[in-house]
Amino acid sequence: MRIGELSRRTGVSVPTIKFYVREGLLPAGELTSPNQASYGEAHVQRLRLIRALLDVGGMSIAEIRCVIEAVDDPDRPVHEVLGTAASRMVPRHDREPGAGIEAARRKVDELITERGWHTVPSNLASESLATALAALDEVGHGAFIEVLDVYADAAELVARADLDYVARNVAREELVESTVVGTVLGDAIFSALRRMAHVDASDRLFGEAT
Amino acid sequence: MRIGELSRRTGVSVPTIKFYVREGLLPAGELTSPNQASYGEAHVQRLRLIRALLDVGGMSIAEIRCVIEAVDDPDRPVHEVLGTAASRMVPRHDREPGAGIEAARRKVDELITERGWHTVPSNLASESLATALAALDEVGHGAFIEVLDVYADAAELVARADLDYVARNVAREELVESTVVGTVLGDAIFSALRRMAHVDASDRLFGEAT
DNA sequence: CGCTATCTGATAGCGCCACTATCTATGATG
DNA sequence: CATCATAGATAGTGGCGCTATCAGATAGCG
Repeated sequence: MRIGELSRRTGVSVPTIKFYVREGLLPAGELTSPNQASYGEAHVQRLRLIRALLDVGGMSIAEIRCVIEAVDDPDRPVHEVLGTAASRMVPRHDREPGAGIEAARRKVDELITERGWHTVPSNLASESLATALAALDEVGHGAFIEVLDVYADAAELVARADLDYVARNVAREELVESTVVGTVLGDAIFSALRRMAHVDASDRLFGEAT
Repeated sequence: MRIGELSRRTGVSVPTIKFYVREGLLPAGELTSPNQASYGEAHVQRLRLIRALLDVGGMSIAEIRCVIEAVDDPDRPVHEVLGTAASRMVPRHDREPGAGIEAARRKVDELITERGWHTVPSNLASESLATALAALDEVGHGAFIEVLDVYADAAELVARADLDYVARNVAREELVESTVVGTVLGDAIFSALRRMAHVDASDRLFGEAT
């Protein structure tokens, strides 16, 4: 198919498709003549992936490029790539090194030890967690640490379900892409569910009092 | 205290503080003379809140302004404000109305009914959820719906813990701010924990195979 | 064959956002 | 009195995700 049809089928404008090709998110179409290229189902698929990560996942073009490079490289050990993919998509944390970050890091290490989690030092998620805990503390809600265990329980629950799904439904060559999609969209899904559950719970607690 | 000290104590530059005042995120200091104003602890607190929502929560200035207006308005019924605050901070979902969105909405309604969740139609979270589910489907992972129940279980778990924490630790006048902080930073915390749990779980499954 | 719509590839520009720089006039401070 | 900090205002910056425009080539139709 040519670029116009690709555009129509995905809802992405032609200039934007070209932009993605330039940015290395999308492979170029196969040239059939010096100024004609043909695109296939893989391009449709890839474009949908890009839009999902961008619109729903809130990732930047640069982050998506990292992830896509991992997806496209078949010569990476599965486990490493999964770790990388998961680590890639941590939200930006450009905040300065506040005083509380050290205490937060210790708290995180403690949690990891208690739970016996196998984790890699390079995993940015733990740093991310420490940053969030430090921010919480700075804002005057250090006591929130109390419920961290419940959060960790819930995270384990969800992570098991995710892996289970992957093991049952996903072929090996789609592993990385599925992980990425699941990680990013799963965040959005859980986040929405949590808000809905909040409304429900607060309705039950404070509801009748208007 | 004067603006310089406020800047030093929060790590936010003086021009940026002025910018936040212009943008209505931060109340102006109390003028002690035509060109001197004094700031108090409330300003420090507010600045920390802004930076937490911005850096860790990834919210935009405009979203933060909405939330802060709710925080500053004491004449709102608690329950409504909690709902508003929670609804405010849904990630941007400017994607086009793909075909699958209707089916996803139905699935969401089904979930709400099954769970007996008290929710308001205006709650943007359910729309957000539908969008994410539709995106998942488009990307070829419609089967992920299977694990939605586990996600909902986990969300209920976390939401109960959140409300519990709030009921035990938070005074009424801080309710809204705490909700906002908890919602936004809680997302970041859970997200990080989930990634860590993923690494752990995938290590146990695929780990030894390198 | 001519005609128009479409295509490739390239460069330049736009709109938004979160600041940041610079300026003037004024007052604080040692 | 000299120096520094400040208020308030306006303009500018850099990054990001596109978007507009163009030249030149081709497709497909009558």
